[in-house]
Amino acid sequence: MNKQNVPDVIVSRLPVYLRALQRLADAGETATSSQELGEKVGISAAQIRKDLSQFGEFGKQGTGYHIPFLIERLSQILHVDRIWDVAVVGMGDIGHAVARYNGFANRGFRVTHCFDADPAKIGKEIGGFIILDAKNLVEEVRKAEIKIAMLCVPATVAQDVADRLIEAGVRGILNYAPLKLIVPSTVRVQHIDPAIGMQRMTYYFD
Amino acid sequence: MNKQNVPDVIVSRLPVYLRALQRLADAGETATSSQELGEKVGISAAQIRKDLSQFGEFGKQGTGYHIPFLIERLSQILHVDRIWDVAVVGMGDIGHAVARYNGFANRGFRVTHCFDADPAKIGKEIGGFIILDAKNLVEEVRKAEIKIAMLCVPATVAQDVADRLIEAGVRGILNYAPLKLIVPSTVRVQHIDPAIGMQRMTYYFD
DNA sequence: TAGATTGTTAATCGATTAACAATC
DNA sequence: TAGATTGTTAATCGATTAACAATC
Repeated sequence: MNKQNVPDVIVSRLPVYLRALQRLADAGETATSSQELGEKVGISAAQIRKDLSQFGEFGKQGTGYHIPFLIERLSQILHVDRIWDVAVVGMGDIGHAVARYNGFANRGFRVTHCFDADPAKIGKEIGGFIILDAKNLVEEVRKAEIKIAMLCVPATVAQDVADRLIEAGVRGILNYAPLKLIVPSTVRVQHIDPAIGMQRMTYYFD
Repeated sequence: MNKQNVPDVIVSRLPVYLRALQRLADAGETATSSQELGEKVGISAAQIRKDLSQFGEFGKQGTGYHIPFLIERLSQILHVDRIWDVAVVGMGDIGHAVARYNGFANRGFRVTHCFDADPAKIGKEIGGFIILDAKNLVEEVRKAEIKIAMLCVPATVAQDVADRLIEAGVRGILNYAPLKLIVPSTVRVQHIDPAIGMQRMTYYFD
C-alpha cells in the first residue's frame, strides 16, 4: 500500500490497464477478467492480478472485475480523478499538435497555457489559446500552479527551459526534445522520441 | 552474436546510446568511456559495457571508446546505416507534425509518403509532399517497398489501417493511436501515447 | 452445488551490479 | 611503468510465471 514500495515497472503498466478498461467501458462492457484484460493489453493474466494486488482487492472470485469500479480505483491511484492543467512550451509543429491534441479528454489533462519565445508567434492564437511570451514562463506557470509541462523546444535550449519550468514548480515533464534531461529526483520526466522508437524496430529488420 | 538471443530490453537501450554518442560527436568529442556515457544516459557503466559486449568488443582498455567507430557500429547493428522510407497515415495535427518532423535527419529515416482518406485533404501539399488517397495505400506502399509507417489515424480505424499496412509489406508501425494493435509476430509495433506518459508521472504527485 | 476467477505464495526466470583479471 | 578502463564472470537482485486454496 505504501507507494514507495511499488516498483516503477508496475506503475508504468497501470495507465495501459486504465486505457483498455475505458475502451471496454466505451463499448458498453461492465465486467471483465484478468484473462480478458490481459489479451487486450498483451500482458499475462497472472501479472495483471499481481499488479493490481499491490493496491487492494478490486475483483471477485468467480466473476472478475466490475469495469466502472476498477476504472474509478485506477484513476484515483494514478491521480487522474481530477483534471491537471498542462503547459506546452515551444510552439513549433510538435507543440502545435500536442496543444490541439484531443486525446487528453477524460484522461486527466487539459492544456491551459502555451509558450513560445518567437516574437512572430507571441500573441497569436492556437487551438483557442493565445501564445504567451516564454520570457514570462516562470511567473505565469507559478501563478497558475501548473505541475505538468510538455517540452517541445529545440534540443539546444531544452535543458534551460526545463530548469525554468522546475523553478516555477513543475513536477513532471513530457519531453519531446531528443536528449535526456537532468532533473532533481523530485521531478519526473517521460521521454517521447519517435526516432528512438523507429530504431527499436529496424534492429529486427534485415 | 545471434540476434535471436539479445533480449529486447538491451536492444531498446541501443538507440539511446547512439543518440547520446551523436550528441557527443556534434560537440566535437572523439572519445568517451562507459562511465561518461552512463552519466549522459542515466545508466550504469557496467550495464553499458555488458550491453555492448553482446555485439562485439568496441572499446580499448585504458582509453575507452572511439566515438565515430562506436556510432558506426551501433548504426550498423540497428540497421540505420541507411535511410528508411517512411509512410505517414492520417494527416491530422499529429500526422502533420510528424511528416514535417526534422528530428529524423541523420537518424536513418525520411518521410516519403503521406496518406489521408479525407477528400478535402487529398492532393493538398504538406511539407513538400502531396497527400495521397488512403484508398491506394496498399498499392502505393507496396510499390515503394516501404517497411515502416507512422500511424496517426483515429483509434476507431487504427486496427483496420494497420492490417492494410501489413498487407502492403510494412514490418514496423509507430502507433500514435491510443490502443494496442494486434499484429503478427513478424511485425514490430512501438506505441506513443502522451496521456500514458503523463499518467506515469501523476502517480507520484500528491 | 459446480464452475469460474480471484489474490497470493513459491518457484522460476531474467536482468543488473560488483568485482577483477586482462591489457591498452 | 603506472593508471585507466575494458570485457566478462559470479553474485545479487528483482520481476514474471505457475499453481492453488479461497470464495463468489
